[in-house]
Amino acid sequence: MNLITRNTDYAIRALCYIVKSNKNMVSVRELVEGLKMPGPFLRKILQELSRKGILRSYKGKNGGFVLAIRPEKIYVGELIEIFQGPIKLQEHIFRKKICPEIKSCILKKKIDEIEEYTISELNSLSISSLLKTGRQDK
Amino acid sequence: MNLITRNTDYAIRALCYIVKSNKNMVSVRELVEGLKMPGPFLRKILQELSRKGILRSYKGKNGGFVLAIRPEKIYVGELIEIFQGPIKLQEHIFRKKICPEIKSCILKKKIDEIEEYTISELNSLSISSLLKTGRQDK
DNA sequence: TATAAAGATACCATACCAGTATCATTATGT
DNA sequence: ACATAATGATACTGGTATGGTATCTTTATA
Ligand code: FES
Ligand code: FES
Repeated sequence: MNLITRNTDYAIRALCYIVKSNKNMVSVRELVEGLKMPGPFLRKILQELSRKGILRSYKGKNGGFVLAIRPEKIYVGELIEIFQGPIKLQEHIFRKKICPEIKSCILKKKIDEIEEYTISELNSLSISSLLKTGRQDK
Repeated sequence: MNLITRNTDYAIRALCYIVKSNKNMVSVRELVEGLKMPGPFLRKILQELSRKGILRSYKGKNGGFVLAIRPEKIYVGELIEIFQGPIKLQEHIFRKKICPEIKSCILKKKIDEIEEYTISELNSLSISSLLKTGRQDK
């Protein structure tokens, strides 16, 4: 099980890199070299962050990406939502069909409780706090 | 995302049914009728519970399954482990490859924290407590 | 005006999930 | 004895999501 998928993970790491770089423009090329990620995939990810207003992009030679909002205002929960949709520990969907017993499901209460805790933790975890407390050194 | 997959879910519901039935033997046939689950799939699930010592099975005519241990001693966390392996919110595995940066991953601390809470909640949630507090009525 | 960047989209391989399908074994009722 | 009704074991399968590629277009700069 992966609460965080690869694209979200790459997004987080790329954002951290951009913050730490202290440059006013970072290109995909530079990120690929610094973070060893597959270029085209990372590009798709950054484009999405651009569409969602997390990054601001500049086309053309010497172009690249810049943070559009401050890192204290970018939350991991938000990034997960962008790439994976609303955070849910249990979708109650199997094979495209929703559980018919969801109204009487005896598991739902406890799962909802865990889910609520999880969401609140992720929604209060910002990129800047990751950089402060994290083991970002190699 | 599904913290609980369909086989685990069916297993839990079947166990609850067996407890509530108060019979000393329940067959797959009866469970299928009572719970509207696909027969062969449920059979595979109950066989696994048998192998793992949760149920005791009896072959032959009038055969079926009986609880092998008391419902207070059967925990949801344990059932998840049986059908899905060790509970993890983040496997750090994508495409069969483990994250190379796991040693320096800035996300790991927080995820581990959420994971620990989740596991402890699931490991203390028994079948009997589900039956007591749950909305098991239709 | 060549170049180097991002934007947009279509495509693809693999793994996993939720099952089926079969055949073998074992106990029971008549 | 033997048909029947149950579980045991295991192989197979279709659909979907994930983690990517591959291409082509657009835009800015030196
Ligand atoms: S797990 Fe979906 S209704 Fe219980
Ligand atoms: S998510 Fe796996 S190492 Fe960070």
